[in-house]
Amino acid sequence: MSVRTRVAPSPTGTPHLGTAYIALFNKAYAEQQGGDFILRIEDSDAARSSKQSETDILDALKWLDLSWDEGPDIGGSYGPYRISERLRIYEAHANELIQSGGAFRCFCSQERLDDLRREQQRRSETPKYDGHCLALSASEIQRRMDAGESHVVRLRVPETGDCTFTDQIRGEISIPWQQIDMQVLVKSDGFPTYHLCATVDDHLMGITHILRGEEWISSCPKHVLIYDYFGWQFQELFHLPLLRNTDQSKMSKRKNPTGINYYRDRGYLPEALLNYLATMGWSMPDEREQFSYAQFTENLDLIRISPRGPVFDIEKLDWLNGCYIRDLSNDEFQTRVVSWAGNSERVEKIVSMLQERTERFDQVLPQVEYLLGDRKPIDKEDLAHTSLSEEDVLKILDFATRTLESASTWRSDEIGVALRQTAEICGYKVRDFVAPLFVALSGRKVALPLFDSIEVLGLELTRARFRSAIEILGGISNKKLKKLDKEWTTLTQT
RNA sequence: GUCCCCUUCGUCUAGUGGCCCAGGACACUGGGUUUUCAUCCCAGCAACAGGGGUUCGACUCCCCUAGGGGACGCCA
Repeated sequence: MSVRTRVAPSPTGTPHLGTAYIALFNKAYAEQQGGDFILRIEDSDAARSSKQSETDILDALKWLDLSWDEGPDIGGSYGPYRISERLRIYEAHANELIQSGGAFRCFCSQERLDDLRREQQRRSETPKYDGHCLALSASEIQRRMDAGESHVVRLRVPETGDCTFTDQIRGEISIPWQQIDMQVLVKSDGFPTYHLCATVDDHLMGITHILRGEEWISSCPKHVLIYDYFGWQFQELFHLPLLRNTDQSKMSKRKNPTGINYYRDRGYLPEALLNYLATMGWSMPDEREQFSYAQFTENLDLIRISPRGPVFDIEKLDWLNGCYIRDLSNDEFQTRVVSWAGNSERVEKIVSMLQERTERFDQVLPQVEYLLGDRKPIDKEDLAHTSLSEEDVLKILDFATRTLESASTWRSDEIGVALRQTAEICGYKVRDFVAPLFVALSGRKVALPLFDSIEVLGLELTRARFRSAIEILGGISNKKLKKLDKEWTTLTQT
């Protein structure tokens, strides 16, 4: 049987490094084995998924040269490759599970579930469904369905014993069934959840090896169970370690640039980034650290993946990227710098605000220095403001980041509207509110218009600069963060 | 809190019972080359989490403890 692997990102945000990391290993392994690598879009959460995000993710993977043999854009013989286009398949499978007793309908109200959860937490138990609707008779279920009562479909989970499965990297893993919740497989709106989609699709798409993030280990029993109920052959499992922040926690955008586009926009070479990702949890047999994708594919041995979560070290990535850049011929270097800097979309945006501020061409570069180059170093004093306390400045930087993260369209006018609104609801004058943002973004007191600059720099770079400014002010403690979370929720709800 | 996973220099890692008083790389420090800087070269710093076993012998196998991480959603 030919090897088939997949990566299944959910289009709910900007392209993530973790997706690239997982995609890299999946693709390389499939290629090495003469198999196929599949891209599937996991858009089962209709509310959070967006077409834009999907496009961005596909583009980012293409930038890294992580192309796929089958996917939503190019099709393939196991399609469609978007969850949202396969709803009938899941419906049929959910019904089959209900028939066979592997799943059941649950009519419990949100209130009952909330109460249950609270009670279980109070008793320090793992919160999970108590099986209330398991006791419903067939006629009762039929009556409530006929009455149009809203309900979900849940997975039936054994009450005793352990679920044992093998992770090829870690060995045998046993998890007590007691720990496993009776997972919702079909939501009350009729949409399937991840667990149903992923298992059904992996089987139907003939996936033979699953390489995914370690965070999925604890939901393996659910998947094992679904496969058992259907009588399907389970795939070989490989759980790759989670990329970590410097403090060892799971890599997150709050502490690290996690967006693929951040690395693209700062001028990392895709082959260098890929090479670096390949050294996370894995090493060449001869310990060579600089190697091409082809060499990686040739030497990859999944068993040699280390289960230990590696810290993503930007300093080492910088070194490696430097190696790649110096290896370029002069011609290649020129071509690549120009295509990076001269990204026509970006240049167009810059030109419009630059021209009216220019008397001689030698004034052009100094003005755009912070847009094309790194921001100048700043310190606490630069961020200080006469009518704002340090606390205010921190809050402004944090709330501005949140505002931008929830922006639906990335255009300067809309960014402006959104930021002004945030300033207003927080009770700041717009002029005061934008002052720290100006410094954080440009490293200067005088710069090109703020909202346009933000548009040009993009979310990833902007966020990184705001975050760095926050760090310069001493950072935001967990306690403070919780307070800000709360305040933000209150402010944005009203 | 419960369950699961993990544990070699600050960081990425080599190491599958003797080749290891632990090797490489990044970072850092010192020196050399260079009109400066960078590159490059050389040198240095620095780790087997702790405690018990098993064994002639343990970084490697087993157990316990500690620490770190993850999961516990009608998110994925």
